[in-house]
Amino acid sequence: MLKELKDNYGYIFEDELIAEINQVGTFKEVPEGFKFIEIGDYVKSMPLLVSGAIKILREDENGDELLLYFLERGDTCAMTMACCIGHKKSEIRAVAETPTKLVMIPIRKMEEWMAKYPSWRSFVLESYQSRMNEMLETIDSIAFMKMDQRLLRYLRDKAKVTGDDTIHATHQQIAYDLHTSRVVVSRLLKALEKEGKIELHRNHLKIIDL
Amino acid sequence: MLKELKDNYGYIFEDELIAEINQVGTFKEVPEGFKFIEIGDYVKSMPLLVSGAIKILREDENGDELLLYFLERGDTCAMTMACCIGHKKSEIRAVAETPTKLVMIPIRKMEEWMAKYPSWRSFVLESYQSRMNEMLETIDSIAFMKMDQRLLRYLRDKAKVTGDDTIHATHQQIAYDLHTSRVVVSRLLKALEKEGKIELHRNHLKIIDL
DNA sequence: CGACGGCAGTAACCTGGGTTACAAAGAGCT
DNA sequence: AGCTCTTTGTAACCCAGGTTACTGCCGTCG
Repeated sequence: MLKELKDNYGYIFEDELIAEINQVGTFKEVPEGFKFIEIGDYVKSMPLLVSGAIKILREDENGDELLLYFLERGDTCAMTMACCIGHKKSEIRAVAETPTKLVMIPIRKMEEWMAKYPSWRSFVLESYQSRMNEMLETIDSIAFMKMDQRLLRYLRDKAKVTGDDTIHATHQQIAYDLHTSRVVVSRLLKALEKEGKIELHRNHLKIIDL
Repeated sequence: MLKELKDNYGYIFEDELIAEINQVGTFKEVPEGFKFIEIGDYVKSMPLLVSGAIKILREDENGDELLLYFLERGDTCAMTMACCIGHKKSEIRAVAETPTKLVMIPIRKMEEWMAKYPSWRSFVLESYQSRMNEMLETIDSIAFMKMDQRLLRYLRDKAKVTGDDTIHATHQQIAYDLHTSRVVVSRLLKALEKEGKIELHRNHLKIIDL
């Protein structure tokens, strides 16, 4: 675990802090689709992502879903920190988008380190900042963009976090993430294919040029 | 200023911190409609709200607006802190919704106090948390709710922050906040009036029962 | 092999809400 | 009072996208 920590966090955290993380953290490796957090869960530890990607979803009382953003290597989940600190239930769901490696830190330490390590403080604060900005972008996209634009953005983001220009997902799954219907996704994807931007296949699609 | 600070923040901050705030903070009193922050501004101090309310807006490149949330007494602007820390341009606009009193803190101090005062740390973290939750609620409302529901929520929120069940705004102004058109707002408000939930007048409306 | 279940394509239809246009009702000004 | 500007009410129309329904397709399993 120490190597992973140094490789991914060595340039932001002091050696001493890295050593502490190595001591108290738990290394975890989970497969794609693994559900870290469900809405309503109490969270007792925060994740530091080492590799892979996690998607953060919001859900309303009718079970309608919406993708908020992806977390990648070097990220942590600000929503989770927020929950930890307030000892509240989680407002979101977190699911592994790809096979993922991460280190779990007990909340107790998280607060202790805030006092002790300046690098930890700025890491936590910067995480909040980037997550807020991603929320803003999400708001932009649902408030100001039409579905075709949102779909494009989604495909680009998904290709980026998976590091693969083939998107492995059914139209229905895409529809859930964008909170729309399967028919609409099929319609728009077909239009993109006609424009030569993607190639459609069963259970996956290939990005040609977005 | 000391009295205002003690009244509004005395129960969360140590006396020593209150004293420091009193020393380095600048007291400000602004009228309704005062624009604190414009999108693209660099922000060099963070606000502690003493009384009144501030609305936080997002805008896209076409100038289309959307209300994100209101800040009230005891709140601070997490978006602003985020900007300060990252030395980034503001992503949002902040406008006084009512006449407002607040204390401005230089960013420099904000970082210093993070190390020094546990109460300041939890205040900052809790602010982030509550702002994230408000962003989530905003996302819920634009993603999952229809316009009539959103309008109801808006009227309730606005009545709450102004402490007045008469809403002083034209239909056009409401339309801007909700990012819709004046005609739609008039249509829905008229429907609410027919249900006996509000009373419509020129330049204002009265909430009867929401 | 045939049957069955998940997936994608497509057409027909519906609806919320955005757009345009115009009339009428305050409200301030001279 | 008359004039003008702002605000509101309403009708007619349009469109993105949600809904329903049915088809053909592939893959898997018995």
